[in-house]
Amino acid sequence: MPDSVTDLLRTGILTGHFAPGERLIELQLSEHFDEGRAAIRSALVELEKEGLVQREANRGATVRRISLAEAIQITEARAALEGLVAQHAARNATQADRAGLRTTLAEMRKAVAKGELLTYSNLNAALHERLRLISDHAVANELVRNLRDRAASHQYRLALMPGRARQSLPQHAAIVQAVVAGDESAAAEAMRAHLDSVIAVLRQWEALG
Amino acid sequence: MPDSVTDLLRTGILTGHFAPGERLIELQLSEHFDEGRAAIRSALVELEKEGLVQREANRGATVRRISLAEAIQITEARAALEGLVAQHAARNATQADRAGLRTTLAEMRKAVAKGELLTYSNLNAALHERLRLISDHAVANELVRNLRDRAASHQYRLALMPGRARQSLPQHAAIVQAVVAGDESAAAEAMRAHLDSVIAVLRQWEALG
DNA sequence: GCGCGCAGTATCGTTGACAATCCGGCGTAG
DNA sequence: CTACGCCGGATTGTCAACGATACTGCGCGC
Repeated sequence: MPDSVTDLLRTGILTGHFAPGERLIELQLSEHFDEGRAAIRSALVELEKEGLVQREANRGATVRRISLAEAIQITEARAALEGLVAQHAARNATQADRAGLRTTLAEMRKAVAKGELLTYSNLNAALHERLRLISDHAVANELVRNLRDRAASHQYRLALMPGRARQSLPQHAAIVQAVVAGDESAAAEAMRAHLDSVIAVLRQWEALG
Repeated sequence: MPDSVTDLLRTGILTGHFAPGERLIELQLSEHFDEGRAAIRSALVELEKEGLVQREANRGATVRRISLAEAIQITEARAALEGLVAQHAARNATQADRAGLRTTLAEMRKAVAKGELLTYSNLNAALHERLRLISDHAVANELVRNLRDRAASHQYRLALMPGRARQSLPQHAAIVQAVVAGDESAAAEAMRAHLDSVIAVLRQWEALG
């Protein structure tokens, strides 16, 4: 079974329960999660590999701060890999998959029309998740999941940005259309374009300081 | 300092000193490397995250076997990410970088002409490495390094394939040309094409059984 | 007043021992 | 002869204590 301690700590970091820069002290966490120090240690090693935690020899671990510049790099890598995912999704999608994608897209349209940002954000995540499932590309999926986690804090700001949903909806539509049509290169291209627009926003923020 | 034990074990696996499927017993490794069991344990956790080691609860660790199918997925992911690397290299390359790339390419030509396979293979690695350095893309670099390690055993067979060097030389030339010209999309495309040809070979092997 | 060294404390890193778990072999019953 | 259960060895997982290291604040000399 997957290390539950690692998962607990990870979600703790992703939900902001442990803030960026916060020190992660083994003994404290050990009490907090009611687990041995060894388990905590192991979790910290794992999360360091995932890029969520920073560890320095004899100086302990902290929640890693992700700069905007790094978030851009992460999203660039995600764009490349999710392009691959979309490509494979276009290759593998069954009829049922296609129908599912279309209904998800329809729901997204509705959410935008009603101005339900949170619903849209969830559907957004669901769409990407569905594509990853369809793609059946374990290696890319694993990497994307990790990259997504790493940039999660910055993505969060983006989802609540006014007008963002309306802007990204046609991009999602293009992705779904290409996948449904089974056009691999168009699917990859559409996905990359979508994430490039995310990067554009991040760059704007970066310029603003 | 970076965990030397992890590095030692990793190179041990990559060089074949520890064969795929071989059991990695903590106490044995502990003696072998003259390190405490805790250090070994930590290294195993890290290498599991890197995909080089497989660990099952209460059943110990083994050197992970990478199937041909997985090697293909890994190389696909590498193609996507190295495309990004090449793109950034084209963006960032200084005059000195360009000169360096050209001389490396010239040496590769010479090696092919002389039929020096090993030299070619080393130059090949050097070229990719150089591009990664120029790209200055920490996130992609880290991921590529990992993917490269994971598929190392299969890449090895490929380097020694007769006629392979002659086939890949023009691909490398195209990459260098695009990077030197500062053409980002062409560089990405050329790199992807190069790795796609690697994938094609892997698929051939897969078909052969 | 200011830099320097020094002890104190917090925390990590390591070790050794022990408990828990799994695998393989063996005996036994059917 | 086969299936089942049990036992012993091998190995991992956990724990508590100890040693090592780095930061903190304080006193001391200048």
